[in-house]
Amino acid sequence: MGADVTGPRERYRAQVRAEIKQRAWEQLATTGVSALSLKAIAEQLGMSGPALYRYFSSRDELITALIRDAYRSLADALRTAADAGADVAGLADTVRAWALDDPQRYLLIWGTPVPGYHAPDDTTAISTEIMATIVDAYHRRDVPPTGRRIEAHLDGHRGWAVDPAVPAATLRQALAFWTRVHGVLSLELAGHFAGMGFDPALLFDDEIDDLLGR
Amino acid sequence: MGADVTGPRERYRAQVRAEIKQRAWEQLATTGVSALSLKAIAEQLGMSGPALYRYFSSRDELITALIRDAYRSLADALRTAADAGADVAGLADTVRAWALDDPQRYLLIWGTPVPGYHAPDDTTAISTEIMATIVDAYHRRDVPPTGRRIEAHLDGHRGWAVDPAVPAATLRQALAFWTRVHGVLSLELAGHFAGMGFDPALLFDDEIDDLLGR
DNA sequence: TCGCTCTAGTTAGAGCCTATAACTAAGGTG
DNA sequence: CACCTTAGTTATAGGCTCTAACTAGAGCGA
Repeated sequence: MGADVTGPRERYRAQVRAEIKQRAWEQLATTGVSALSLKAIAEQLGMSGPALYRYFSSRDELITALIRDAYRSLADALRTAADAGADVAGLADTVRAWALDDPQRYLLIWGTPVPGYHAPDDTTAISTEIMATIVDAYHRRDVPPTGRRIEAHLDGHRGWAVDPAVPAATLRQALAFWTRVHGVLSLELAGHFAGMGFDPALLFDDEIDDLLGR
Repeated sequence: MGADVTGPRERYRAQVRAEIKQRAWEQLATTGVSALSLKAIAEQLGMSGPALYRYFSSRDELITALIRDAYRSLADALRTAADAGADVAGLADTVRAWALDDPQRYLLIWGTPVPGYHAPDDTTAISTEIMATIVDAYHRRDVPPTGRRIEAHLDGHRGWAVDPAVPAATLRQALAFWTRVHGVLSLELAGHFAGMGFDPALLFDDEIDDLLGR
């Protein structure tokens, strides 16, 4: 069922769109999103400028597609790791490996946003899925309540938690996981540790250890 | 001494440069750095495009000046707070207030960098000064060693620490301060908590509490 | 197989930007 | 008071995104 009977037109279209995105990722990795040039991509594909607009109606739409794919890729990586039995520390390593694999891809979704840009609903849905994977991993650990102020607050503001049975203490841990992982990774990827001499991997591991009460 | 005997030419020049930066900050706050337009600034000042190049030789040089000023502003804010007796928690609040006061200013220095852009030496010097202020605040708390793996590592890689008498345990705490504060703040400023419903301020405070062993 | 239609590509160009070159005019300086 | 330095000008090159108008060919139904 639903075996979308794509004619050759549709098939070709999808292929060219994929090729455009491929080139876009290559450019992104070296120049960053701000210097992403549709014209340059078109020329690399042997077509001239405006032809690309048949496939993406604007630069923003291409970037949105890239953002969507990046979210999807991270969500899949985490889901795969979790299904393979990864615990919280394993998920942290998964995120780090995913980030180092393509720093600009990480920064594209978690870095500085363009003011005024509003992410489409489906990307925020994937973002929720990512958080759910992390929450699940903590839920399996059975986090005890601590009576911290934020736990009471989160009990009243848990709209983002998919599973209503998850205790607030677990939600707090998931948030801390997210912010700490991002804190180390984003500074590392942005090069702020360069020249300081220490190994960011050790700092990352140390933060994760702390997060797990080790 | 050294009362630079600026003639009227120099004085006027400095004033115009300041006015350009002022307009640049206004633009930055609304459009972000990627959309910063020299031409638009020039027109706001009633001069036409190329005139601005008398004051900043390129867009990059203007942005570099803004980055320098932003680092300076944050370093001063922290120094002032520390001199007024602020402890680690107080410094954290100072950073947060500074960030919320102008989110784009925070993201300009701590957000996604342009690949290939290399910060001039004096800004990294200010960055070191910022870290020194944080390290000092922890040093006053007398952090006990924990025997964690990263402490041994930091003992061998402490080039960035200004004061050689500071123990590695303190350096580790300062790094954790930096990454955790940045982790929460950057996600908050980037709008990733929007729509989740909870109050980022409580999460921030909770992370700081945790950092202080509370 | 034929012919229609749809669409992927083209070039031309508007309008934005950064940046340089050549020139003008006015102010500071000796 | 004359000179010269410099802040500003316009013109222009060259980059970008994106629209408009057109062309040619590939897919589709009869």
